[in-house]
Amino acid sequence: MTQSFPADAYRAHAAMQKLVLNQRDVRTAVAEATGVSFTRVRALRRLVHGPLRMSELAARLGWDKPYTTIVVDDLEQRGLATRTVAPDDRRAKLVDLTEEGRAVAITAIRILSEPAPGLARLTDDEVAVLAGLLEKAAADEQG
Amino acid sequence: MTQSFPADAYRAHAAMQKLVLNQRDVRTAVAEATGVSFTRVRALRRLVHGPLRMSELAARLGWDKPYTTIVVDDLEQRGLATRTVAPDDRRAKLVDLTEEGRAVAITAIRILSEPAPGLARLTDDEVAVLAGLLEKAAADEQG
DNA sequence: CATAACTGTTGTATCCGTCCAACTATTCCC
DNA sequence: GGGAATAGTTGGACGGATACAACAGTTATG
Repeated sequence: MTQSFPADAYRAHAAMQKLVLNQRDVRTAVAEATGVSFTRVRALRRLVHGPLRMSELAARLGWDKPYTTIVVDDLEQRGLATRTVAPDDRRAKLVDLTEEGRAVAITAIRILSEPAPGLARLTDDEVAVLAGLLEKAAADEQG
Repeated sequence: MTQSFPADAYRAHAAMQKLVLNQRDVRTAVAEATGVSFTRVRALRRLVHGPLRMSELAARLGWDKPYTTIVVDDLEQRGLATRTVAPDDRRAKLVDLTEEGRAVAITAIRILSEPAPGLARLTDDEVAVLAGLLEKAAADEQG
């Protein structure tokens, strides 16, 4: 499993870490900007394309069901999400975002996708090359 | 502060996030491999180049002093660090790594610097270009 | 010397993120 | 219909990461 990388790969990786991690803890930034903890924001982001059942939400986030209940309870209390009984199965609940929840999700997504400031040091052509290479490397990696 | 980036910068940033963040939470990986929580590992890494005073350690890690005391207490109990009175000021304490502490720090550093697997999808030449561009972008960014 | 300034520690409190076991309501299937 | 499977909830527990206030010992300074 330990494949050997050329030294450049280590250099590249270190530089990426600086660029990505150094938005001084993105999680904290998102939490501060939204007033919602990063974990809750993860849930909001998953819901941004439409409602999900509790169990689906749990599965996609890698949480167990009780924890998902806690998180959704909290989102509901904050007015960011709603829970309704699924029309086709009364055991299941559909979790959906409120308008405000959607707004928070979008704010978070915007912050998270903001490029690292250091990229401004490159020319447009360089950025284009960089994007191409990185996308080749990141293909299939789950986001 | 919001500079406008070309679309490629967003693509590049997204790809970097996938590559860097997707080592399935590096923090968890490090914690599992070392048996020490990621926060404690941060302290160990700061000490790898020599002893520091409590206050310096606190400042560099952005912690308050009481919290630093707690962390160093723990490291000491685990046999990873030692605390000695500073020779020039008996109020101050110097925190230093034990052999084992150093070993844990090095393990952590090794894991953290391991390139993302996706980089194996690039040729050596591509990796070289990538490293060059990323280092230009990351220059001055603090690690 | 006396007081102020500094270093670290103790004690207390608070979120947050998670897990597990047990329970209720509902649906599925023989 | 009745037991088995499924969805979600409740309750309890725990570790981790921090913060703040108050205190003790040491040094610096007028």
